[in-house]
Amino acid sequence: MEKILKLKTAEIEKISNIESFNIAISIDCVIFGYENKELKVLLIKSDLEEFSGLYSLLGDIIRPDEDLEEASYRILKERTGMDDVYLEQVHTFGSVDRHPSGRVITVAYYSLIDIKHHRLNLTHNDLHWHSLSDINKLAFDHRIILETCLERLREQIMEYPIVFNLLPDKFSLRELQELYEAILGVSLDRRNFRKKIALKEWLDDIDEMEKEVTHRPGKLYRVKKKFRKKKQPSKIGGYPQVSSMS
Amino acid sequence: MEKILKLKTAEIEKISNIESFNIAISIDCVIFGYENKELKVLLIKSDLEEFSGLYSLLGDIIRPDEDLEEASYRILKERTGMDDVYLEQVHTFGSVDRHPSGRVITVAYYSLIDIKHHRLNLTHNDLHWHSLSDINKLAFDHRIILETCLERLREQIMEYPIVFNLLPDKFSLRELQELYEAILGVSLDRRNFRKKIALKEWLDDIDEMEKEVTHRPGKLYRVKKKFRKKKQPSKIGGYPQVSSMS
DNA sequence: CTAATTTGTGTCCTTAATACACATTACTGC
DNA sequence: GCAGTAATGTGTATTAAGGACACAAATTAG
Repeated sequence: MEKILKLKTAEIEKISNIESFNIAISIDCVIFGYENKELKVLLIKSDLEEFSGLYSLLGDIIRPDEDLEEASYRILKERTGMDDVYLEQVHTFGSVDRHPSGRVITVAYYSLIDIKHHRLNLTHNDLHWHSLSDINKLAFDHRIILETCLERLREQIMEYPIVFNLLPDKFSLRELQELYEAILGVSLDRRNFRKKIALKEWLDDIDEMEKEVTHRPGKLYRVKKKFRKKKQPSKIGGYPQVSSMS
Repeated sequence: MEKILKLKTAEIEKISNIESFNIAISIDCVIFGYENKELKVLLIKSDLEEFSGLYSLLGDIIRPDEDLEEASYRILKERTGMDDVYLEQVHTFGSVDRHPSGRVITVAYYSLIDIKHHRLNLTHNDLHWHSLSDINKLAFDHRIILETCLERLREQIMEYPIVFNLLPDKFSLRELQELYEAILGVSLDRRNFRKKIALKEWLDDIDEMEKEVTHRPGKLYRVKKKFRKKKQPSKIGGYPQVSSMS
């Protein structure tokens, strides 16, 4: 995001004189991945002088002819090479002083992708996965954006079948539990966890076992076909669903 | 919102020629109220030709020197006269063609206010409360914005003590139950509802009874002081709270 | 073939959700 | 003032889910 902004600074200043319309809109994506029992985020080195040495989220200015979702998918596609990813809008951040080059309002999305996915190509320089525990200061207000998205992710994982976007196609219940533990930052009881997951009926037992593992192999599972879409419909909690308006 | 846009159409067209920056940002507020056992929304007649005869949400273009929250409060203050209101950001809508006058991305907030509040002054013409059940087509994409905000409201009312912003200071449990029923669009069992509310410990029994009611008066309650702020901190469901990172 | 590690499973207890009924209080109309 | 009406206020039994907890079976490593 900051790269393009830099190039356009002159233009921003030019239109700053036009009352009420010196505002740019960007998308910032919190791209989560999972590897080595750790939740990770894809970050890029900020090339803005004000933030030299800091990392920032992946983002870009929205183009005049693209919807918000389109822009988000474009950014993901450009940066990761993947285009069939889970993506969810979280919050819009618009403090007056959040961007040093001018007024930029940003719409934050989070995305869940499988780090090991074969299509994933991190060709851009200075684009790397960072463990959440290693992250300190980020450029702009990206730290609070990251925290907001993480919080949303934590709220959603027990309710909707989405974490499977972080795992390979087939996985064991142990891997799944380790993933939940990494996201929530807690350890879970194995028996209760399995009971809870079984109750949700999200998984198909595919009648295969783990291979190349140094102990008793576990069964492998796959998320049911009907949940293999990018976004789940929302529901209201506790009460039966009602038609939106009567 | 549309009013101001109309005045600025010339300017929008002027800056439309500047690549990547012909985008305006607005706030749209879904202002909920409650009266006669019905959930209502404050709407204004659209004065855009394209939407003649239709109603729209209250909104305005964001000014260069104000944050999103500031802008939302300003709109509420301008339209209702109230400034100590519950306000929550819900979603940002940015379809390319959502606004006939040009590219306008809007950040949707919902607000809960007490219709009977003494400071509430609806001075603007064509500004009225509409029952949700009476609402059909709205201007722009405001119908989907309204539905999205209603859905969010429904998700939150059992989790956070917010509906009290729709009620007068003192209220009976019957009034509270009727409000929940109006929002959720279902009828609830009285005993179970009271048990559930009691469990949450949101209310103080103020040792007063209903007056001027044509049947046996019920006890009056008031929301606890600590919940009388505009916005509640969020929490994650089911699991103990964890520090955000590390 | 023994040790070590990990899988896989069931029970008890507590808490929350739901279905359901009756006595009490206050006003209304006669 | 008394009977009827309408609303308040309350408790129990059942079911479902969450959380604590232990042991036998499978596999690899040596």
